[in-house]
Amino acid sequence: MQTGFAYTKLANHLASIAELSEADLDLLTRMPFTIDHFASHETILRSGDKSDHCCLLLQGYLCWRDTTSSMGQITSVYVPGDVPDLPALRSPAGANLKALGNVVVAFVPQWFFHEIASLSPAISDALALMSLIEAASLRHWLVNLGSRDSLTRAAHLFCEIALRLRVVGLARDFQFPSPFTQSDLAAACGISPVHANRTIQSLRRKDVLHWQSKWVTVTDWPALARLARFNPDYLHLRQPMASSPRPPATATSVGVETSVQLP
Amino acid sequence: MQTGFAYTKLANHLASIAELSEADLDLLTRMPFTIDHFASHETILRSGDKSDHCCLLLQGYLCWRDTTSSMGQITSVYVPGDVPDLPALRSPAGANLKALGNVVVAFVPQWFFHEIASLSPAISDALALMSLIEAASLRHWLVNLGSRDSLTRAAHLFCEIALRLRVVGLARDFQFPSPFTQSDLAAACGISPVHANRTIQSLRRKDVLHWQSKWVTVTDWPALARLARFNPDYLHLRQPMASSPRPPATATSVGVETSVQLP
DNA sequence: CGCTGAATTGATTAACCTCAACGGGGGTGG
DNA sequence: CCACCCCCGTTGAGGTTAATCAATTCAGCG
Repeated sequence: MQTGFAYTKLANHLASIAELSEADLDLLTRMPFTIDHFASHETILRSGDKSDHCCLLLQGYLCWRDTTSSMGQITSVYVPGDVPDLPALRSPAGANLKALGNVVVAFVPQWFFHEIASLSPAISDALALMSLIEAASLRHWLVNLGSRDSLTRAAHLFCEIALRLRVVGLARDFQFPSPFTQSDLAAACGISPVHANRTIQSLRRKDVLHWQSKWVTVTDWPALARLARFNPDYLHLRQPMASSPRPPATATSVGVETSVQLP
Repeated sequence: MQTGFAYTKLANHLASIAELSEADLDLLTRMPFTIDHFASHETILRSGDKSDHCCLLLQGYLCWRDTTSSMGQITSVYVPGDVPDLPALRSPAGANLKALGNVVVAFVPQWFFHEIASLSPAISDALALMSLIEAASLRHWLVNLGSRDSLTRAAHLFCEIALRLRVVGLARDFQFPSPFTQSDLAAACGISPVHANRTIQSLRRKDVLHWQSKWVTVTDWPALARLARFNPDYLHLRQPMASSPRPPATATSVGVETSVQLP
């Protein structure tokens, strides 16, 4: 793990949603933190816990996992650069923050975020925008669970993860690690593990996505995005990737690659 | 409509989640606003609209309604005292703010909320808490759609509405207007209108709730809460109502009434 | 009185769940 | 090194929930 690793993750994330100056980035470098590791399905933050630290995800995936439902519904998934518990004084009632696969996190004192927000309007805006995006994400997920079938849900989940990874400079080739179990996917999509299995198989058969040995390869992004009815507007990205839900019929969409310029 | 009507609605709401001083309440009385009326299913705020005003709901119900799904998924429902678009610089992508039944709203300039937040830490906290509650609500609703059947979903919706109404001094007798159509209920619960009808009938047959001529009467709150697996913690109320999901077997729960003290 | 949107009902079909069983891979202890 | 085990993925069969289609009733309203 190289120097400034934690700083870079956060900076990449913030820069993806707001315009930051050199001075802003400089503020971030003063971030105090301690690094910790967790194994898959370990609990980082338990329901109702209070903490004066926030959890900056550096590597792997985290999720909020409901404790009241028998299946343990997953309500959000996070990628490196995210801060799942940023705005919360306490963790959401009835939900645990859990690791999906092995993860590396940085615990950052909460006052640091208040401080940089008070020192830089741009950063303050970016942090506020993070909360908005979180809420928009939840709304979007709600629409998925409420009105779409399992194939669409799963496809949408992979679309969102792929895009959010790309935004922070990961998964450039549409390949990314997926240490989730199929039961994890089921818990996120609100379906049974058995049906999750059959859904994955269907995606494989359609040749849009392959999930083997804890690694996902999106083989046909436009098709996947179309299948998922994926529209990335809700992520409020500064440089949105073409979703190509309906590419011109005369040409297969190859614009996806070229329309993306990551820092 | 009496003097201070709009002010009272907001004050009641804020007081239900935070401790406000006389000085705090005094700040609220200076709220500038203009009142407007909308008929059922009219759109108050269209997807992507920008506005320098927030929408304080005074009477009736509002909801965010998704525009991308054919069924028009409802992602949140609001009761008098709520400010659906408080934290947003713009309305959520792909969602319209719509009236459920006839409504009265007060449009309040956004700067007013920034101002009172900067003048009073208690109000600032209360407003922040509103956002947290909003997110918690979305998470909770997500769990419903992801892991519970239609009967539970519908029951939960009525539980939440009933409780939120009571918190702002309405529906004290567990009766409240429900100008929703059954299709609205369906859109909120992520089920078909036909199935919504059968779900309501089931609730009626179980004798927990009656919905007739645009009016709902909860006839057996403990049973309804149990059916809905309703736990009001996520609403972060200062004086939570007993949810009585599992009342002592020796006594039917009558504590519901007595445990609530509204201003 | 007829019109219109909403509520209701029945019948059929599709999506998904549950139960149950089996196979493979990676760890662990002998 | 092998035997064992456990978790995970996979498959099949049967049952349940809810969607869809279509028709009928009902209520408010000009």
